[in-house]
Amino acid sequence: MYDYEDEDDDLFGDAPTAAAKAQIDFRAELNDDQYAAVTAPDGPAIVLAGAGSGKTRTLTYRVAYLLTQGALPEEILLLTFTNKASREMLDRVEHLTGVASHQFLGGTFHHVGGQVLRSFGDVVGLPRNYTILDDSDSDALLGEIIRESDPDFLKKKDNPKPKVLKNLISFARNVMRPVEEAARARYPSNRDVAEQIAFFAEEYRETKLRRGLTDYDDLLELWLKVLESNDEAATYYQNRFRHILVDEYQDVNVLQASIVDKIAANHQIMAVGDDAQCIYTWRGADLDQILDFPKRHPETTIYKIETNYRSSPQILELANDILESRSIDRSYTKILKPSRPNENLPVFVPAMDAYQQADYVLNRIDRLIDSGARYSDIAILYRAHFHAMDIQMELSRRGTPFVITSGIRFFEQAHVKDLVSQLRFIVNPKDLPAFHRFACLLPKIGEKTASKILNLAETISSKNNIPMVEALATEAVSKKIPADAEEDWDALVETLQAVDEAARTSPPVKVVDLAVNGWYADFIRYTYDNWAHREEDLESLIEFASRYDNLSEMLAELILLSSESGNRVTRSEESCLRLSTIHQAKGLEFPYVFIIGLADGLFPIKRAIDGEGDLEEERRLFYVAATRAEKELFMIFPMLSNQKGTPVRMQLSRFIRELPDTHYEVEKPAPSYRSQGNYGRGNQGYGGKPKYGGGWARRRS
DNA sequence: AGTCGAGTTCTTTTT
DNA sequence: GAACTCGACT
Repeated sequence: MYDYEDEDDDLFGDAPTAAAKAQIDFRAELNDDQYAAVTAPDGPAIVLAGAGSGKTRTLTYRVAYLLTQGALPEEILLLTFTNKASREMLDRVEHLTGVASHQFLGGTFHHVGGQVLRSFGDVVGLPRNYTILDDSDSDALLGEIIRESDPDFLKKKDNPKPKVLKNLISFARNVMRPVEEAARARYPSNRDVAEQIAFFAEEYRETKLRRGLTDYDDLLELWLKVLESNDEAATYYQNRFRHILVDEYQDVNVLQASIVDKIAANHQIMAVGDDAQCIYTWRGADLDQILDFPKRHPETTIYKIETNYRSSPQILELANDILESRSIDRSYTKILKPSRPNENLPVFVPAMDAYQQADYVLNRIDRLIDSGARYSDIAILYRAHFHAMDIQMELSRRGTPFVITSGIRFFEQAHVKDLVSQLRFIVNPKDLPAFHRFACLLPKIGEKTASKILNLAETISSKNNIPMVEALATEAVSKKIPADAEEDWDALVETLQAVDEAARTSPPVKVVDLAVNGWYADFIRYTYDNWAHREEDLESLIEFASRYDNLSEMLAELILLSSESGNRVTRSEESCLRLSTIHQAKGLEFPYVFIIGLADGLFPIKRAIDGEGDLEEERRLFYVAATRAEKELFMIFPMLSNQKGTPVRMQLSRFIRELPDTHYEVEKPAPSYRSQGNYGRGNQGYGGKPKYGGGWARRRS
């Protein structure tokens, strides 16, 4: 028998060397479907790899195969969707072939785009030292631009907020449609607004370019623009990359697909994906890209990998049911063939409310642990972060070790951003959001004062032809500083000068060190009572900087890797239970999976039911969730859900209702003392089809 | 005019 | 918890 364990890292021993390449027996280590894809001849190809069919394995072996066929590592471009996926893939390639992962150009689209712009950005007017705005920075910048060009716009409360507008503009850019068109589709009743939004978008674009800034979308948009407007750049990349592999191709948007098509002038693309798992249409992901791939690339070969090595036949049957429920015009048909032994039927649990849901899940987990499972074998998945709140609290109360991929990421923490903004300003003194960020920390300095200071400093800087840092230190500027802020201001300017000096003469470690131990060190000590903890985070930033020899490159990585340290661990070095959104669990697998919050309005989420979102996408999300499970799958429905403090009775999720009830079993949770729901007559009708009697409308006090 | 603190409301998904 | 509103204070 073959060993298809995808996660088995020790398959090839401890010290693979370049010589190991020759030892890979592709025929023996892959099944027929995988082997066909891995050894595919040159030419465009789609690999349709169903959930759990060894997609990552196929991709990594493909890279190894190309190397044995004489391809050089630097000729291979490996594009993924998330940093996690890219790291995992490159590690496994390295492990498999002994070729160090940094020799490949690989990473997320945004990451590679950032690198391309580092070399060719001047073609589109971007300086080499450009800085990248994260989400909240770009929201703030857009807000400022709106306030500048139409001060009344944001005061009207039925006008959309900057964040909403940024998302709308971002969506338009990712699907490569005019902003005005997208705006008109969104606000059909208000023609003026659409026009105005388009105007804001244009101002936003110009401001970013003028100030040497990019947002996430620019990394793709400008990348494509470079390729289209500059033959030298296009030819360079077209010649360099003889093989392009794209992971998760079903989640690619038009912009990304266009970039790939442009680089792959000779059609050497292998696109790997599964149309049933497309869950990013809200970010512009476009199923047509994978469905029409063969049209855009004549003579595409389609490879299907259908044997599932992950889940029990029972879970697969349920997963197939979910796909059956789809109402869609087209898709690639595929059958997932089971290969695992039988297990119990998936379990459906109607719980009284979120408390009982948490109670059930944790009790069930205790039993799993008692019977030999490790915490790391278990995942709790949910649609939105806040659905997990009760479980989180209960886990902390019981002292169960867990990791949560929380909403707040390492680099989005206030103190990290505060510090990074100072570095950004040093690298790119035109980075206005960066200046605002740290200037507003000083007492009596808010948005308005910060703008005045920056304006004045910029005038002085250009008039006297001195660097910005010097301009900030001039008499004229310090006169504008409010009295309460003077002391901080002097210390801040001193730090900035020292950091600026170091940036020109010393490696990034030294620069970051100076910033961390400068003015900001004092600032956090008298601002936060948990300053010690924050200081630790900043120390790790110094450590991070030591891996780079270029400051702007380091900052770019920092922002693009934002999810890297997002895992909040409650206990270190221990086997941990995982709490995750379904989106973040994509590509992962666990023996035991709990999907919570299976109520209409939670999952599928309310907006999708109201028609503002895509119900089909919600269903694909449910499919992704269910196919994470290897042995046992638990689906929990909280009948009462707290909405704005009052419990509201929920409908069972339509995704459960549409499943054949012979494909899962119903388990009633033990009554929980913490739950108020034990009204004496609950739980009727759970023998077969779920049916819900009344009586839950009582309010919780 | 602009900053700041208290109180309120509502949470999608991510590079 | 964070983002927003509102009123008080400088």
